[in-house]
Amino acid sequence: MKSERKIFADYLVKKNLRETPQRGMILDAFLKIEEHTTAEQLYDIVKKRDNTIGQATVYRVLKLICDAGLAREVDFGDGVMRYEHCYNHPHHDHLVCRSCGKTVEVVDLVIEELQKRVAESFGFELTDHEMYLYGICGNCRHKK
Amino acid sequence: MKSERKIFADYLVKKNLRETPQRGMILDAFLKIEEHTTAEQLYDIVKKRDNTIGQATVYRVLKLICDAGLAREVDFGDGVMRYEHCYNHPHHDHLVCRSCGKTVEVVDLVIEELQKRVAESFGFELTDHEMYLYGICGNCRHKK
DNA sequence: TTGCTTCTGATAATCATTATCATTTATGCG
DNA sequence: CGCATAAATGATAATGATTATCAGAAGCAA
Ligand SMILES: [Mn+2]
Ligand SMILES: [Mn+2]
Ligand SMILES: [Zn+2]
Ligand SMILES: [Zn+2]
Repeated sequence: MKSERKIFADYLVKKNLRETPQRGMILDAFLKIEEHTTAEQLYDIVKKRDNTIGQATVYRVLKLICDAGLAREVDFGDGVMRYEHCYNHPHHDHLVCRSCGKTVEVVDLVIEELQKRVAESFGFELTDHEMYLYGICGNCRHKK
Repeated sequence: MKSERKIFADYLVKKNLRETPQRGMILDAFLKIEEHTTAEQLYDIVKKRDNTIGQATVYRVLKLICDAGLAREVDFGDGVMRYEHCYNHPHHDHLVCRSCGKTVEVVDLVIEELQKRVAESFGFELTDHEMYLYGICGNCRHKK
C-alpha cells in the first residue's frame, strides 16, 4: 500500500504530471478494493468521499494507474472493462462460472510455457496473452 | 456450402422461422468469406447485391447463423465483434500480431487438456474458453 | 502578483449494437 | 382467391460504456 503510492508518485514525476487530491483519492479507493472493479463502481465509491468528483476523472486516473503498472484491464466480455491490482499480484488467468459469475484466479506454468512455444512455432515472439476459462462451478452444479 | 445451407434451413424450420431472400443472401455472403468478418463488412458486401437491405437485418441474421452453429464470435478486444465459420472449422484459438494485426489460427491439444484439468481442480466443469496469444510476427520483427 | 501549464468537471460526441415500430411479406384457412 | 394473423424487414431512435472537448479552477515558476 505504501509502496504502491510511492510507485504512483514516481510515475507522475517521471511523466511530469501533478499529484492532485483527486488522483490520490481515486488511487487509494482502488487499492482498497480486492475484487475486479469497473470504473463505474470506483466512481460510486469515490463519490461518497467527494461528491464533486467527475467520472471522467475516474476514467482518466484509472488509465494512469494502469500505465504506472499498478492495475491491469480484465475483459470478461460483457461490455464493461474491469480493473484488478497488478502490483504484487503476479500474472494469472481467470476461471469464470457461466451461471453465477464467480471468478477464480488460476495460473498453470505448463500452459504458459506451451503458449510461448506455440507462438514461436509460428515465428511469433509472444508478448502477452489472454485466457478465460468458462464453466459451471461446483455450487451451481449441485443446485441443478 | 450445400450442407451449411441445409443446416441453416433445418434450423429455421426447427425454430419456426421463415426462409427469406435476405436471410439466404446474408448467409451466402457470409459463407463465401474465409476471413474473420465484422457485421459492417458483411453489410457492405450484401448491400452491393441488394442496396435496400438494412444493417439491422445483417445483425439479426448473423445472430441466427451463430445460433444455428455455423458461426462463432471472435473478440480481438478492439471493440468490434468478428465472426468466423464454425462448420467444418474445428475449435481453434488465435495468435495475433500486435504490430500488423496478422492472425494465425492455432490449436494445441495439450493446452486444451490442461485447461480442462485446471478448471476441474477448482470444481468447475469447463464449457468453453477463450485464448488469445499476442506477439510480434516474424515479418514485423525483421523490419525493426 | 502574473503569466503559463496542467487538471478537472460538465457535457457532448462516439460508435457498435439493440430496441422500436410502422410497413411489407408470407402463411393458413374459409 | 380474399382475408386474418403472424413474422420479417428497414429506417430510425435508443443504449451504454468510453472518449473528446472546452471553459474554468488550481498549481507552479519567476
Ligand atoms: Mn484477477
Ligand atoms: Mn479463427
Ligand atoms: Zn457458479
Ligand atoms: Zn506483424
